Amino acid sequence: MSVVQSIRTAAAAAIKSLYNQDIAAADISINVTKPEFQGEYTIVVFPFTKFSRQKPDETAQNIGTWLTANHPELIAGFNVVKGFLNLDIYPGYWTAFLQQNYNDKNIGIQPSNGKKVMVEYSSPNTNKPLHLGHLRNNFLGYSIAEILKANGYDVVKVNLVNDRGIHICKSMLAWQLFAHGDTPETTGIKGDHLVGDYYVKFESVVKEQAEPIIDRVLENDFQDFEGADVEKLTKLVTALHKPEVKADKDKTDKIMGDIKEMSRNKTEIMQQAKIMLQQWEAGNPEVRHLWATMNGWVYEGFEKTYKRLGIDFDKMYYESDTYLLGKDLVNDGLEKGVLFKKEDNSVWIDLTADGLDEKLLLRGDGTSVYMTQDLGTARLKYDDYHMEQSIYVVADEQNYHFKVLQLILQKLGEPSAPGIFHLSYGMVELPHGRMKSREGTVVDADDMIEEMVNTAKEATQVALEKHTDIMEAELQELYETIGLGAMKFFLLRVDPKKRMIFNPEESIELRGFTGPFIQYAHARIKSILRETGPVEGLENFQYKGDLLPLEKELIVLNEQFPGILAEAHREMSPAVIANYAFLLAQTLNSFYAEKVEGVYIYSILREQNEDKKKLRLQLITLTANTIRQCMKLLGINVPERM
RNA sequence: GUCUCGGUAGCUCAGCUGGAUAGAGCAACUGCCUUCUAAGCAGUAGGCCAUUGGUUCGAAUCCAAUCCGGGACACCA
Repeated sequence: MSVVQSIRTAAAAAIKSLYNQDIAAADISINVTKPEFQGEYTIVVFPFTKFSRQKPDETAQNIGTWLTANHPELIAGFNVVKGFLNLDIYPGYWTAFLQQNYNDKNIGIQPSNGKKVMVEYSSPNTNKPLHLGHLRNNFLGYSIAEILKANGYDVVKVNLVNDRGIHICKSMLAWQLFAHGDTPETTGIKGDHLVGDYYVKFESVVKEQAEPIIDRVLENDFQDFEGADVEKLTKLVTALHKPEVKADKDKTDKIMGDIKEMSRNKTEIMQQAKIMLQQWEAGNPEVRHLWATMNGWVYEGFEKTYKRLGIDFDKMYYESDTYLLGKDLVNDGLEKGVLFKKEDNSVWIDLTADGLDEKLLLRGDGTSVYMTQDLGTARLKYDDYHMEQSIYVVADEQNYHFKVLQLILQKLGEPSAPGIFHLSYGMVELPHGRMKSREGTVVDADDMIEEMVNTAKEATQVALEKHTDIMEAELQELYETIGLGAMKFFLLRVDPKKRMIFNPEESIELRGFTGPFIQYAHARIKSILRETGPVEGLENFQYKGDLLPLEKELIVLNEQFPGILAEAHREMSPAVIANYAFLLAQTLNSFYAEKVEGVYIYSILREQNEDKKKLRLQLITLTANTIRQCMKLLGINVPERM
């Protein structure tokens, strides 16, 4: 049981004994004592005055006295400041904790609870390489999976690859038209980038071909369109000339956007892409072959990137296998009367009673939409694993989609419905705004990794002039460890729910609130431990004297780790771990460097008192283990030296 | 228009299940390498916690309204 839990239980007993009042231990408010006061934890006694019928100070005094008298193994002393009861924890509590846990390589890890959870993340499209946004998704998904495992869950990591659809056909078509048979082998270009290059090529051709169409539209010449489109365009162009629209840039942009979109759809190359998609759906062997080949290139590329990032999956799902699923569910829903048909044969669900809209589930021609497919995939996943919870790591622009998805599953009576959880994260933006592929402001994942590793390399080479005991073979690995550590930490340290601004200069920073800062603290400890080597009798040693402030502070922090781990799960936020790890490393660094009158007072190698030395060795070993564990939960390695 | 998320130091973020004088990092300025690794440490400066009202012994935190910003509301995925 954690200290805080013990205090709560004891305090509840105190209140029962003193005031004959039943209070749930969980309802007792406990804070970490502010540094300016004496003590480690503080009970807030204001809420108790209602039934104590005493002044806050008096109540605090009474509870403090009771606790020291009845739980001397926990509470050694106390002081009261206003309504705050500051507690001194019995030092033996800390040293016993230290002795029992310092060498636990699996510190904080909870035993299995037998519950299964699925985490779906990454889920890339196969028409272009991974970018910065994917990195946040990948790191988040991986880290959440690790956090769940550490909390005792049996985790299945899955990747649902969007390997079919119009976007892939665009790359395929452009490749057919312009590549002259180029392959990753002949060009030396990484497969996902090669395919992405042709996607970009496709878009530039569309833009070129759309220009004359747009020009004609703006001159009221609608020869490229027919039927309802002509009416719609007439309205749009008319609106464009209205003075109130001209004055409003947003409205103008929106109308121009619509016109552009309609024109782009009428370009010859876009029409060809649509035909190719139909051929794909019809199973045309030539198209399917090209599709398989180009997807193969992309997977090779992704594989390299995933491997370098240290990210993996237990199961791959492909949309080409799942996109037809869900129709059975829809039919069942119709029979149950949960869904309804409109005159054109399209199938809908009415969610207006839940404050939402009507949602289409099957088109009039019987083909499915995104939602239908997700319904089917939810069933498929559940049939495969029977997990209690299914977490989708998906950006917050899809909040509405997932809300609707869960609601429909619920109405269909699907067993997966209660477990659907959308781990919604904010978009990564650049200082100037959102990344836009059409404006070429997308930050490529591979480029970014390369840059981070190079930055780490330069910094390491400068730092290495001090001590050169690192082998050449170890160096490349070290650069990767530091570079990736910096990048992962940078993207994980912010609360997932919040959108974050990605400042390229700050992201390559290796000082301050960064991954390398924490890695450095770990390396420093390891350096000392290498120096001392194994110490006889450390396992059974429990320190008996008084603890100095930073010794105590470090133990207190380490003891909080299991609670932090639980909180990270509750909040579904690796940022909780990142912030804690930073605080721990920061405290370790203060401990390491604290100097009084020119003397390092927490020195280990120079400590003359053998007991003090052993205490500190236990302490830094524990801290190294906790740091390593935290970083592992974030998917970050820690070096032995740097 | 409706729904939804956010607004804390110059910048990037913690703190939000109500608790003590609101914290980090970066940037600025002072010190500290004869040291177990200076990727570090110690310090100075920087705040009407968007605004207004409410609940409370107590509000950055809860409630309401307003202002500003993001996102969603497709027979796209």
